[in-house]
Amino acid sequence: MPKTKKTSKLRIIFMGTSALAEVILESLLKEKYNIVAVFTQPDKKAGRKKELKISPVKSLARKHKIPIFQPEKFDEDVISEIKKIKPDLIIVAAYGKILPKEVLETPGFGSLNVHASLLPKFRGPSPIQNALMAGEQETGTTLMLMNEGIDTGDIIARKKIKINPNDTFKTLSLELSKLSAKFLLENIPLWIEGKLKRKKQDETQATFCQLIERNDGRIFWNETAKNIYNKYRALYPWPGVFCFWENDGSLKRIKFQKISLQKDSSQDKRRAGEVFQLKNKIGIQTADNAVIADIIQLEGKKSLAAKEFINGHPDFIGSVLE
RNA sequence: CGCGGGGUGGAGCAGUCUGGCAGCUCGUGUGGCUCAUAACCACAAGGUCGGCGGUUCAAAUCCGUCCCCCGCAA
Repeated sequence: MPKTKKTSKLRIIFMGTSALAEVILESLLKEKYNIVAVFTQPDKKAGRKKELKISPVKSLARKHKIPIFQPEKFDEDVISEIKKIKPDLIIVAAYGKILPKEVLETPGFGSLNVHASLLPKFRGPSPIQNALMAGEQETGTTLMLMNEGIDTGDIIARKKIKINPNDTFKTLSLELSKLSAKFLLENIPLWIEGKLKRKKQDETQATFCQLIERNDGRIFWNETAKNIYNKYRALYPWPGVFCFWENDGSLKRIKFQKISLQKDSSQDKRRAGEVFQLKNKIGIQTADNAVIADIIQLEGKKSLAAKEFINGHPDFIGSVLE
């Protein structure tokens, strides 16, 4: 569906923060949509020296000289500011803030949300990670008309894709970003022309997922190899998976930048978390099979291929991880 | 001023506290063994110990300063 003259005149407010939001904003700009304002999360202090971190959406908006708003809260002032902009449509993608009803109802064509899951499954933040962690075989992107709940609005369009068994968050989120952007562009004109029907979400199928935090990357070796691998896929490259290794009497954090699954033919009985040599690789025992540690990073050190890590830490083999 | 770890032949590490011959595993090269090998044996090459300054008869090691890398936290 080509963009009509009507859609290019639409006054659109875009709200988003993450990399997915960036891809979507970029494609809207590329198609010459009239983005009159961009809302994104306030800058946060980040990094080792508490430097101010600017969201990718913000720098993109800045580049295109679009007015940027970074409210902490949607109070009266912000709401009246939005009304003054007179938007015809609000598009929200991974923004990270809940919008009051008054804002949602300001634009004549409503407020659309792009969500990277097959709603009503995986409502809430981090839908991509949670789909991977759950070992889902398919996911997708959903366009919905926002209401006051979190991802509970009526669905106007949905598209599925398959999840590759070796997909990580990195590969899947990239794919979903592109898909979501393309899908949104296809459907905006249809929505404007009233060709899309609203469909209520099936509440009995709804699941809600939490925001991913660093500590979610903790590996528990009494889980199955498949679950551990799924966790790695979901959390690569951020925040990554880790556990602890007792070395020289101190407990050190150890991250796994890459792990893989491999059938372990040996019949030795091992404890969960025990490190052993499997041919020329490093295996770690789980509740059932072993996982292979391919790239390892000890706290304070750079990440290393398993073979190099062993050169400097031969006592790693035989130790039991926590 | 958020907390912490680190920089040592090509790679990964020990040595620093307590100053005194530059060490380990791996890689590389040469030779040997082998039907053969990511195997094994022997030998060898390869270092401004992150930079600068200070203390000392003597500094990888102690003091000062700067640069770079990383983990946590946010």
